Amino acid sequence: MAQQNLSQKLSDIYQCLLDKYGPQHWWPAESRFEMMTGAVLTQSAAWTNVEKAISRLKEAGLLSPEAIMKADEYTLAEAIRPSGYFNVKTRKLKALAAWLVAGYNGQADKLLPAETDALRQELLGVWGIGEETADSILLYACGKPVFVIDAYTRRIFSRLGLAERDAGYDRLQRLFTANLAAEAAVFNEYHALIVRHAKEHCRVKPVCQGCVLKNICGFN
DNA sequence: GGCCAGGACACCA
DNA sequence: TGGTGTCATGGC
Repeated sequence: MAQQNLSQKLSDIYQCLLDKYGPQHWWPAESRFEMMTGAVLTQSAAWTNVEKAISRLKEAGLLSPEAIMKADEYTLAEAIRPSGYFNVKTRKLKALAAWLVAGYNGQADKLLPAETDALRQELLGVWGIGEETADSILLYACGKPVFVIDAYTRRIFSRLGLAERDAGYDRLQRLFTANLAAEAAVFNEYHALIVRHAKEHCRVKPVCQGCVLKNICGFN
């Protein structure tokens, strides 16, 4: 497929989703660190459950890197229990908090001047942070122009015939970064719209009736 | 009662 | 290097 055609198609999909759903106002959080925490807690979890876990962290006074570092594992795990995998996620939050405190004095704002690729490599070095979580933090907490690839993105764009079903993370990410202007605001909205659309029209068992993307990609 | 949800890591061949 | 198992709650 010609690159110009692909670029136009990706732009059309974006505009179509934006017209239908409007701005999604992501990421829903009161601070950068809350966004980072949410990025970990949402791993393989429903966002409604993550919201409960974040509320419990706030109530327990545990929504800061210092508090998470100091908290005993049982207390932290109990707070985030609704988000599932709470023992594993307890270790992940502690690793994230320790990294932020050690390298940035616990201040997420200090991540902003960092060079994007270098910061991404740092994040990937933190236990429990993989590519999607790192990119979510870069985009939503730091405002870097990084496109987030998740299960929804893979599912939708493979069904649209624009990506292989088993395409690797890097390959799928390049589909967007090579064909769209590197604007954090657009990447932010695009990913949020993909999630919004997937929840309504692109679940594991397809429910494509009324899907606004049909006219663009002509799939059934 | 089963499926699914805004993944990542450990282990093994 | 790729495939599989594990981690776990809550809504539908």
